[in-house]
Amino acid sequence: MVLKVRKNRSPAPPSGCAVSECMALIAGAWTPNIVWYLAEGPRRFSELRGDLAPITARVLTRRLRELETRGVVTRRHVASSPPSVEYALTEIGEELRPALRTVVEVGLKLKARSGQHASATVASVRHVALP
Amino acid sequence: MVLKVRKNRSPAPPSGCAVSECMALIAGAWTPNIVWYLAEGPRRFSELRGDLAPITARVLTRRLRELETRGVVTRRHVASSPPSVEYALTEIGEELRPALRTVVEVGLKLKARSGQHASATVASVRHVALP
DNA sequence: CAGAATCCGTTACGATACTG
DNA sequence: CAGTATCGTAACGGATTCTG
Repeated sequence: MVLKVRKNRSPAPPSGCAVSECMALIAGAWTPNIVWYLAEGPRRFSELRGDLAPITARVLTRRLRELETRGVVTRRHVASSPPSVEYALTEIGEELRPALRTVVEVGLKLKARSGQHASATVASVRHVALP
Repeated sequence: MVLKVRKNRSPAPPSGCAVSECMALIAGAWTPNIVWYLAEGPRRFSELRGDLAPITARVLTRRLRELETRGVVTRRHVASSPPSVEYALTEIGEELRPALRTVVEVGLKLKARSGQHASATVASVRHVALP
Protein backbone atom coordinates (compact mmCIF):
# COMPACT_ATOMS: atom_id res chain seq x y z
CA MET A 1 0.00 0.00 0.00
CA VAL A 2 1.24 3.34 -0.99
CA LEU A 3 0.51 6.72 0.49
CA LYS A 4 1.16 8.71 -2.60
CA VAL A 5 0.59 12.40 -2.99
CA ARG A 6 0.12 12.74 -6.66
CA LYS A 7 0.44 15.57 -9.06
CA ASN A 8 2.11 17.94 -6.65
CA ARG A 9 4.93 18.79 -8.92
CA SER A 10 5.78 22.42 -9.42
CA PRO A 11 8.34 23.33 -12.04
CA ALA A 12 8.21 26.96 -11.09
CA PRO A 13 6.32 27.05 -7.86
CA PRO A 14 5.06 30.10 -6.03
CA SER A 15 7.73 31.28 -3.66
CA GLY A 16 8.04 33.31 -0.53
CA CYS A 17 5.13 31.48 0.97
CA ALA A 18 5.41 30.05 4.43
CA VAL A 19 2.55 27.62 4.12
CA SER A 20 3.78 26.33 0.81
CA GLU A 21 7.10 25.49 2.26
CA CYS A 22 5.42 23.62 5.06
CA MET A 23 3.44 21.48 2.69
CA ALA A 24 6.64 20.75 0.84
CA LEU A 25 7.41 18.40 3.72
CA ILE A 26 5.08 15.76 2.38
CA ALA A 27 5.58 16.64 -1.24
CA GLY A 28 6.39 13.90 -3.65
CA ALA A 29 4.42 10.91 -4.76
CA TRP A 30 6.07 8.73 -2.17
CA THR A 31 6.97 10.99 0.70
CA PRO A 32 3.79 10.57 2.70
CA ASN A 33 4.12 6.83 2.35
CA ILE A 34 7.62 6.88 3.64
CA VAL A 35 6.57 8.82 6.68
CA TRP A 36 3.63 6.50 7.06
CA TYR A 37 5.81 3.42 7.25
CA LEU A 38 8.46 5.00 9.38
CA ALA A 39 5.70 5.90 11.81
CA GLU A 40 5.60 2.26 12.77
CA GLY A 41 9.19 2.39 13.89
CA PRO A 42 12.75 2.63 12.56
CA ARG A 43 13.22 0.81 9.31
CA ARG A 44 16.07 -0.19 7.03
CA PHE A 45 16.41 0.90 3.45
CA SER A 46 15.59 -2.46 1.99
CA GLU A 47 12.62 -2.86 4.28
CA LEU A 48 11.22 0.42 3.09
CA ARG A 49 11.76 -0.69 -0.47
CA GLY A 50 9.67 -3.70 0.28
CA ASP A 51 6.98 -1.69 2.06
CA LEU A 52 6.70 0.73 -0.80
CA ALA A 53 6.30 -2.00 -3.33
CA PRO A 54 7.29 -0.73 -6.77
CA ILE A 55 9.35 2.26 -5.67
CA THR A 56 12.80 2.49 -7.20
CA ALA A 57 15.93 2.84 -5.10
CA ARG A 58 16.70 6.06 -6.79
CA VAL A 59 13.47 7.71 -5.74
CA LEU A 60 13.51 6.27 -2.27
CA THR A 61 17.01 7.55 -1.72
CA ARG A 62 16.12 10.99 -2.92
CA ARG A 63 13.03 11.29 -0.78
CA LEU A 64 14.81 10.00 2.30
CA ARG A 65 17.68 12.42 1.80
CA GLU A 66 15.25 15.24 1.46
CA LEU A 67 13.37 14.27 4.57
CA GLU A 68 16.67 13.99 6.38
CA THR A 69 17.69 17.45 5.29
CA ARG A 70 14.40 18.88 6.43
CA GLY A 71 14.75 17.25 9.82
CA VAL A 72 11.88 14.80 9.45
CA VAL A 73 13.92 11.60 9.52
CA THR A 74 17.30 10.48 10.80
CA ARG A 75 19.77 8.27 9.01
CA ARG A 76 22.01 5.86 10.85
CA HIS A 77 24.54 3.35 9.62
CA VAL A 78 24.25 -0.04 11.26
CA ALA A 79 27.44 -2.07 11.47
CA SER A 80 25.87 -5.45 10.78
CA SER A 81 26.67 -7.97 8.13
CA PRO A 82 25.90 -6.94 5.64
CA PRO A 83 25.97 -3.35 6.81
CA SER A 84 22.71 -1.53 6.47
CA VAL A 85 21.19 1.87 7.02
CA GLU A 86 18.38 2.57 9.37
CA TYR A 87 15.94 5.40 9.01
CA ALA A 88 13.63 6.73 11.68
CA LEU A 89 11.30 9.63 12.23
CA THR A 90 12.58 12.49 14.32
CA GLU A 91 10.53 13.72 17.21
CA ILE A 92 9.08 16.45 15.08
CA GLY A 93 8.62 14.09 12.19
CA GLU A 94 6.35 12.01 14.38
CA GLU A 95 4.00 14.94 14.56
CA LEU A 96 3.14 14.44 10.92
CA ARG A 97 1.43 11.17 11.72
CA PRO A 98 -1.91 12.59 12.85
CA ALA A 99 -1.99 14.84 9.82
CA LEU A 100 -1.53 11.95 7.43
CA ARG A 101 -4.04 9.94 9.36
CA THR A 102 -6.62 12.65 8.96
CA VAL A 103 -6.07 13.00 5.24
CA VAL A 104 -6.36 9.27 4.76
CA GLU A 105 -9.55 9.17 6.78
CA VAL A 106 -11.08 11.94 4.70
CA GLY A 107 -9.94 10.20 1.56
CA LEU A 108 -11.55 6.95 2.56
CA LYS A 109 -14.73 8.74 3.48
CA LEU A 110 -14.92 10.46 0.13
CA LYS A 111 -14.12 7.25 -1.63
CA ALA A 112 -16.87 5.41 0.15
CA ARG A 113 -19.53 7.98 -0.50
CA SER A 114 -18.67 8.70 -4.11
CA GLY A 115 -21.23 5.99 -4.66
CA GLN A 116 -21.38 3.70 -7.65
CA HIS A 117 -18.76 1.08 -7.06
CA ALA A 118 -18.60 2.15 -3.47
CA SER A 119 -18.83 -1.31 -2.01
CA ALA A 120 -16.31 -2.65 -4.44
CA THR A 121 -14.05 0.26 -3.64
CA VAL A 122 -14.27 -0.20 0.05
CA ALA A 123 -13.69 -3.87 -0.37
CA SER A 124 -10.52 -3.17 -2.31
CA VAL A 125 -9.10 -1.11 0.49
CA ARG A 126 -6.44 -3.38 1.77
CA HIS A 127 -5.18 -3.08 5.30
CA VAL A 128 -5.12 0.66 5.72
CA ALA A 129 -3.85 0.38 9.23
CA LEU A 130 -4.10 3.89 10.52
CA PRO A 131 -1.13 4.32 12.81
CA MET B 1 0.79 33.21 1.07
CA VAL B 2 0.67 29.92 -0.62
CA LEU B 3 0.14 26.47 0.78
CA LYS B 4 1.97 24.55 -1.86
CA VAL B 5 2.67 20.85 -1.85
CA ARG B 6 5.64 20.63 -4.09
CA LYS B 7 7.21 17.93 -6.12
CA ASN B 8 4.36 15.51 -5.93
CA ARG B 9 4.10 14.81 -9.57
CA SER B 10 3.97 11.27 -10.72
CA PRO B 11 3.98 10.59 -14.42
CA ALA B 12 3.47 6.92 -13.83
CA PRO B 13 2.51 6.69 -10.21
CA PRO B 14 2.08 3.60 -8.10
CA SER B 15 -1.48 2.38 -8.42
CA GLY B 16 -3.93 0.24 -6.54
CA CYS B 17 -2.98 1.93 -3.33
CA ALA B 18 -5.70 3.19 -1.06
CA VAL B 19 -3.51 5.54 0.92
CA SER B 20 -1.98 7.00 -2.19
CA GLU B 21 -5.35 7.89 -3.52
CA CYS B 22 -6.22 9.59 -0.27
CA MET B 23 -3.16 11.78 -0.38
CA ALA B 24 -4.04 12.65 -3.95
CA LEU B 25 -6.67 14.89 -2.41
CA ILE B 26 -4.16 17.55 -1.58
CA ALA B 27 -1.90 16.86 -4.50
CA GLY B 28 -0.79 19.74 -6.63
CA ALA B 29 1.30 22.73 -5.86
CA TRP B 30 -1.76 24.85 -5.11
CA THR B 31 -4.38 22.45 -3.89
CA PRO B 32 -3.62 22.71 -0.20
CA ASN B 33 -3.70 26.47 -0.49
CA ILE B 34 -7.05 26.41 -2.16
CA VAL B 35 -8.46 24.31 0.63
CA TRP B 36 -6.75 26.58 3.10
CA TYR B 37 -8.48 29.67 1.80
CA LEU B 38 -11.82 28.02 1.30
CA ALA B 39 -11.63 26.98 4.91
CA GLU B 40 -12.33 30.57 5.81
CA GLY B 41 -15.63 30.43 4.00
CA PRO B 42 -17.13 30.30 0.51
CA ARG B 43 -15.18 32.25 -2.01
CA ARG B 44 -15.54 33.39 -5.58
CA PHE B 45 -13.17 32.46 -8.35
CA SER B 46 -11.66 35.89 -8.64
CA GLU B 47 -11.23 36.16 -4.90
CA LEU B 48 -9.30 32.93 -4.85
CA ARG B 49 -7.15 34.20 -7.67
CA GLY B 50 -6.34 37.17 -5.52
CA ASP B 51 -5.68 35.05 -2.45
CA LEU B 52 -3.36 32.75 -4.32
CA ALA B 53 -1.35 35.60 -5.68
CA PRO B 54 0.45 34.52 -8.85
CA ILE B 55 -1.67 31.50 -9.68
CA THR B 56 -2.98 31.37 -13.22
CA ALA B 57 -6.64 30.95 -14.03
CA ARG B 58 -5.85 27.80 -15.88
CA VAL B 59 -4.32 26.08 -12.90
CA LEU B 60 -6.89 27.36 -10.45
CA THR B 61 -9.68 26.08 -12.64
CA ARG B 62 -8.08 22.70 -12.98
CA ARG B 63 -7.51 22.24 -9.30
CA LEU B 64 -10.99 23.43 -8.38
CA ARG B 65 -12.57 21.08 -10.89
CA GLU B 66 -10.57 18.24 -9.50
CA LEU B 67 -11.53 19.05 -5.94
CA GLU B 68 -15.13 19.29 -7.05
CA THR B 69 -14.97 15.89 -8.70
CA ARG B 70 -13.49 14.38 -5.59
CA GLY B 71 -16.20 15.86 -3.43
CA VAL B 72 -14.01 18.28 -1.52
CA VAL B 73 -15.54 21.50 -2.80
CA THR B 74 -18.82 22.60 -4.30
CA ARG B 75 -19.30 24.92 -7.22
CA ARG B 76 -22.23 27.28 -7.46
CA HIS B 77 -23.14 29.86 -10.06
CA VAL B 78 -24.19 33.17 -8.60
CA ALA B 79 -26.57 35.24 -10.70
CA SER B 80 -25.08 38.60 -9.91
CA SER B 81 -23.79 41.24 -12.25
CA PRO B 82 -21.40 40.33 -13.43
CA PRO B 83 -22.21 36.69 -12.81
CA SER B 84 -19.69 34.83 -10.72
CA VAL B 85 -18.98 31.41 -9.38
CA GLU B 86 -18.74 30.58 -5.74
CA TYR B 87 -16.71 27.73 -4.36
CA ALA B 88 -17.01 26.26 -0.91
CA LEU B 89 -15.74 23.29 1.03
CA THR B 90 -18.07 20.37 1.46
CA GLU B 91 -18.69 18.98 4.88
CA ILE B 92 -16.07 16.33 4.35
CA GLY B 93 -13.73 18.82 2.76
CA GLU B 94 -13.80 20.77 6.00
CA GLU B 95 -12.21 17.83 7.70
CA LEU B 96 -9.02 18.47 5.81
CA ARG B 97 -8.49 21.66 7.75
CA PRO B 98 -6.98 20.15 10.88
CA ALA B 99 -4.68 18.03 8.75
CA LEU B 100 -3.33 21.03 6.89
CA ARG B 101 -3.04 22.91 10.13
CA THR B 102 -0.91 20.16 11.60
CA VAL B 103 1.39 19.97 8.62
CA VAL B 104 1.88 23.71 8.66
CA GLU B 105 2.63 23.66 12.37
CA VAL B 106 5.23 20.97 11.92
CA GLY B 107 6.70 22.84 9.01
CA LEU B 108 7.03 26.01 10.99
CA LYS B 109 8.60 24.12 13.85
CA LEU B 110 11.18 22.54 11.59
CA LYS B 111 11.83 25.83 9.94
CA ALA B 112 12.43 27.57 13.23
CA ARG B 113 14.79 24.95 14.61
CA SER B 114 16.81 24.43 11.45
CA GLY B 115 18.84 27.21 12.99
CA GLN B 116 21.09 29.55 11.09
CA HIS B 117 18.85 32.23 9.65
CA ALA B 118 16.13 31.03 11.96
CA SER B 119 15.22 34.41 13.32
CA ALA B 120 15.18 35.92 9.88
CA THR B 121 13.05 33.06 8.65
CA VAL B 122 10.57 33.32 11.44
CA ALA B 123 10.37 37.03 10.89
CA SER B 124 9.58 36.48 7.24
CA VAL B 125 6.65 34.28 8.05
CA ARG B 126 3.81 36.51 7.13
CA HIS B 127 0.39 36.07 8.62
CA VAL B 128 0.10 32.33 8.77
CA ALA B 129 -3.32 32.49 10.26
CA LEU B 130 -4.02 28.92 11.21
CA PRO B 131 -7.72 28.45 10.57
C1' DC C 1 -16.00 37.38 -14.50
C1' DA C 2 -14.89 32.65 -15.36
C1' DG C 3 -13.00 29.95 -18.20
C1' DA C 4 -10.98 27.26 -22.46
C1' DA C 5 -7.19 26.66 -25.83
C1' DT C 6 -2.25 26.45 -27.15
C1' DC C 7 2.55 26.27 -26.55
C1' DC C 8 6.38 25.17 -23.69
C1' DG C 9 9.88 24.74 -19.81
C1' DT C 10 10.68 21.98 -15.79
C1' DT C 11 11.05 17.83 -13.22
C1' DA C 12 9.40 13.88 -10.46
C1' DC C 13 9.39 9.35 -11.41
C1' DG C 14 10.27 4.82 -13.91
C1' DA C 15 13.54 1.59 -16.02
C1' DT C 16 17.97 -0.04 -16.42
C1' DA C 17 22.74 -0.70 -15.52
C1' DC C 18 26.54 -0.22 -12.52
C1' DT C 19 29.33 0.44 -7.99
C1' DG C 20 31.45 0.27 -3.03
C1' DC D 1 22.83 -3.93 0.97
C1' DA D 2 22.62 0.82 -0.29
C1' DG D 3 23.07 3.47 -3.29
C1' DT D 4 24.65 6.33 -8.00
C1' DA D 5 24.44 7.36 -13.16
C1' DT D 6 21.84 7.91 -17.52
C1' DC D 7 17.98 8.15 -20.28
C1' DG D 8 13.12 8.86 -21.46
C1' DT D 9 8.35 10.18 -20.35
C1' DA D 10 4.29 12.18 -18.48
C1' DA D 11 2.16 15.99 -16.58
C1' DC D 12 2.36 20.03 -13.64
C1' DG D 13 2.47 24.64 -13.93
C1' DG D 14 3.49 29.45 -16.35
C1' DA D 15 2.45 32.62 -20.09
C1' DT D 16 -0.52 34.21 -23.48
C1' DT D 17 -4.60 34.60 -26.19
C1' DC D 18 -9.46 34.23 -26.84
C1' DT D 19 -14.48 33.53 -25.59
C1' DG D 20 -19.43 33.22 -23.45
